[in-house]
Amino acid sequence: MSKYINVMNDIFKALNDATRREILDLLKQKDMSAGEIADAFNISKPSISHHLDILKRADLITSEKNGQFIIYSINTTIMEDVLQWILTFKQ
Amino acid sequence: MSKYINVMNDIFKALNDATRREILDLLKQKDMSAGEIADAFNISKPSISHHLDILKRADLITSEKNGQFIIYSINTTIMEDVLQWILTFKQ
DNA sequence: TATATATTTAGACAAATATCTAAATACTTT
DNA sequence: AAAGTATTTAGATATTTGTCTAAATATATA
Repeated sequence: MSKYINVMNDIFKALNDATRREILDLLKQKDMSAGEIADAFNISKPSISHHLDILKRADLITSEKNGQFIIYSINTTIMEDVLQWILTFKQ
Repeated sequence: MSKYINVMNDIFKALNDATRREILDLLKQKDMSAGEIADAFNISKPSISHHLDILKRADLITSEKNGQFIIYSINTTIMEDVLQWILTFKQ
């Protein structure tokens, strides 16, 4: 199995959850700490941490430690892969 | 929960499987019967039928009966929804 | 009408997933 | 150094998912 297929698997797996897509929508607007992100949902912090891990493994987000906080940012470049795949369906 | 979210859920759920993405890649090239599609994979016909059902529920494909055969076609218009969502991440 | 072909439906099962609580780790502040 | 805050890790559990075999349905052909 090619590397490309694994990448696409990880990306689509990451996108296959409404909470994770909402996290991306939040990060699209501004960088946020794990706690800030968790506060936006009625889900426990450990669960949000798990979602962040899946998004990170798919390279859809990056994280950087800032004191006690971990700040998450969106990585828009990886979306290019999905975009290219989608575009192959445009006629 | 809005209708839009359900649509996106169904689409992303459908795309979250390598076999289903391959089926779409096949149908991108030409319409095919369920049997022809199944022959392209080392998976049982009932399993492929199940995958086709998921793709159909997401409106990613359509089907038409032709004698004993059921011919599947891709529905590219639904990809527009995904495309638009992806494009919101471009800068 | 009987048989063959094409496809789906039903039911079972193992693996993956989303969630939770409790505990661990890491950093900050007093 | 102790206590507080932020986050993750560990482990458990219910639900969802992908797959299979067997059976049902629908159409075609001999």
